[in-house]
Amino acid sequence: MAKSTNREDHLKALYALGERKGGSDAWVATNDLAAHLQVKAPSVSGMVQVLQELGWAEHRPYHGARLTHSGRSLALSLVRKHRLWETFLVQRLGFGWDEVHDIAEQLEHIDSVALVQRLDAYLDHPEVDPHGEPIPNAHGDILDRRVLMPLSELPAGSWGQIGAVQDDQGQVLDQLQRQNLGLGSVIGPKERTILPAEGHQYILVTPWQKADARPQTSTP
Amino acid sequence: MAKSTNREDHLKALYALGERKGGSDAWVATNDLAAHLQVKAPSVSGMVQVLQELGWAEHRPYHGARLTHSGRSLALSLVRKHRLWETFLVQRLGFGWDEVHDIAEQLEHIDSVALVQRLDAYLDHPEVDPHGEPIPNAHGDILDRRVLMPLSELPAGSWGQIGAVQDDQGQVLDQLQRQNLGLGSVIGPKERTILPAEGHQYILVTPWQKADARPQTSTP
DNA sequence: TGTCATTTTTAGGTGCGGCTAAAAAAAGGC
DNA sequence: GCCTTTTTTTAGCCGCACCTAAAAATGACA
Repeated sequence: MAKSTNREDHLKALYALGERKGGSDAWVATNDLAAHLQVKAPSVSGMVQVLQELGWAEHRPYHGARLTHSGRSLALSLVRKHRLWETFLVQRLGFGWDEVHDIAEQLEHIDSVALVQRLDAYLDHPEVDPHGEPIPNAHGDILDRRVLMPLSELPAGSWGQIGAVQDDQGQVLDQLQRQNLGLGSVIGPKERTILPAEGHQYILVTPWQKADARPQTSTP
Repeated sequence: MAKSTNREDHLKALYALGERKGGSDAWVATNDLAAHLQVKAPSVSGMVQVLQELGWAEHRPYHGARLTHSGRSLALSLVRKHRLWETFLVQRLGFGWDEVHDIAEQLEHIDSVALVQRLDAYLDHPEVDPHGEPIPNAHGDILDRRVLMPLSELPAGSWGQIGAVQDDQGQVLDQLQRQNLGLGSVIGPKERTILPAEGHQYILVTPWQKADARPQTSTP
């Protein structure tokens, strides 16, 4: 009755969609989980039942599901592994930031506490992954003091600096790279029109006062 | 009808037992596969059928199974991945040589050609893994000119130098480490009596003339 | 408030990878 | 060379993770 790739995938999806919906007490719809996991709704229904029996999720029929405390903790350890592996792939093996998501998706299921510990130390305990996403520490805490908002919510006409990009949005990563934009790049009205609007919600920026605008390196 | 962890495990077992039995044309008994995979015989019967249908193995009922050319090639790429990962775990992450087998057993199933290529380069194209076993190159060729024989077959009274130790024999690795013996260590009659006889078949040595015997570093 | 569209769950089926029990083939002893 | 023991396969069953089709609950709106 232990881990399994499938259970882990559902946990992670539940966590990710819950966060996107505004935090730990948000209910996530079965359908959204199904869409995210590329699976039909009945499959999710079944797995959510299982997660509930394992004490990892709470399920209110016809309403949605959300993680319990222990479920959240497991999900965070998966996120931690995913982001550590991405960091390894980019920093040590020289992969591009748009190439690592799928590989990390496999690596995150490797089951070895010692491996994660040593990998973390080998990478010098990184705080963010190559996409700017914070890496939870061994206790599952995310220490991220940055204030980030989706580019889509940045007031028109104002500027921002890219702080993170969702790592599972290959297309967006690609578009940024093609424009020579990356973490730390400054986004103004010009850049905003260049980047397809569908991607704006996945680009997280620190809002800037217009006066702050100044030249900035922009190579990813 | 592609890869699967289970199929890959059977391929690797078939390769390993075939080698142990004397090479590519050796037939491997269903029962031996079952014992090696920690599974019952009927499960193996079923999977061997599947491997045959995939063109990866040949099966003569009540006689045994052996790999085809393409099956062997797949098995060698798994061995390659396994040994590269073990090398990474020991050389870069600082694991002990007795700790890495189970982790590599998981890592070897990660599916990414680019990852293997980059890992190989990152490790400077190693030729042997931390247990002295040769690492097949990207074409599946093993270039290993060493002449090794199991310690159990070394004539009594003569000496040898440890060239490799089977990585899945945790107990043997442990015993060697406890005696401060490792790759390159010289084994004489004294060492032989110290090491439990059951393990001798898994320790591969280069036979030495008695005159060759001289002091030698022996830390693993 | 009743009806209708949408979402979600239940019911029932498939393939995979394992199992046990029983049948069939091979191997060994006398 | 037959008979017994061992090995291997076949038969039939179970759990997991998916599916489709049908039923049930929700909620939106006239």
